[in-house]
Amino acid sequence: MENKNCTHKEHKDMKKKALGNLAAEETYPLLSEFFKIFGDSTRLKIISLLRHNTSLSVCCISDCLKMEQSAISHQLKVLRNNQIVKVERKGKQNFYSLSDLHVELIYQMGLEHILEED
Amino acid sequence: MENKNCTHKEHKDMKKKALGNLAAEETYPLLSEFFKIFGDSTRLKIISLLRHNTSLSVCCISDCLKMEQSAISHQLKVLRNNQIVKVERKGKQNFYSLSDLHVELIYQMGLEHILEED
DNA sequence: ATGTAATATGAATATTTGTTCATATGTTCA
DNA sequence: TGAACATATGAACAAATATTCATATTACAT
Repeated sequence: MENKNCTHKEHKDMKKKALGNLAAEETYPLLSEFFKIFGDSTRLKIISLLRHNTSLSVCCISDCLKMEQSAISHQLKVLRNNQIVKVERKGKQNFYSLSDLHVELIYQMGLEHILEED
Repeated sequence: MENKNCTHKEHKDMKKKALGNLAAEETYPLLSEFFKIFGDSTRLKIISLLRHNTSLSVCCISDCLKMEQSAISHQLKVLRNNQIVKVERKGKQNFYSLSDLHVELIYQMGLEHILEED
């Protein structure tokens, strides 16, 4: 685990600088959990559908994505638990919408990133 | 799969609007793969260490993170394959650095998001 | 050439995660 | 109250993934 070269003066300095770039230990599980939400096609599609102030029922989402209602419900739960979407009940239906502008921005940045690839 | 309520006029309109928000089908696997990279604590820590133009050897990274060299190497491979980091060999050592400013921005946005939570 | 340090990689394993199936819950309307 | 619709949820299963261990590769020094 401990390497010889890491005892060199120059190396020690780099290490110090790098360690300064690190956030608090608890930050990383939280941050990775957050990004994991975007790491699934189905969830990204749901987020995509709900952009621009769109509010949709569960069955409409499953209709648009041609996926089972159950699969959508499970993913909506993940999004709900992470405050990515909010729900409003109207009669028998549950309407979902994005609860945070940040989310739309991050989605957009990711999209730009993969589109501008060489 | 197909729901009764989705045949209503109002519902059809919403569906049409929502479908307009969707990107091309091929986009989502690419986008989710990209975000998946950020969905792991170890990779986030590596990215974190390499911020602000920091260039580090593998052993230095494993040293900083107190993790096995092998685990770090495997994750660096993922980051390399996705053009998140670039390598430069200096003698026996491989120095890694971030290869894309975009990555640092996205990391930063995620960080701000989880920090500004209520 | 040989030994040693630095890194990479393949296989194995444990864990996480997305979807399906079956079923439960909640709402409306007759 | 009961029937039908909309949604949620638990269990089971399959697929993906992170880490470890053992070993291969590469570069340097003696």
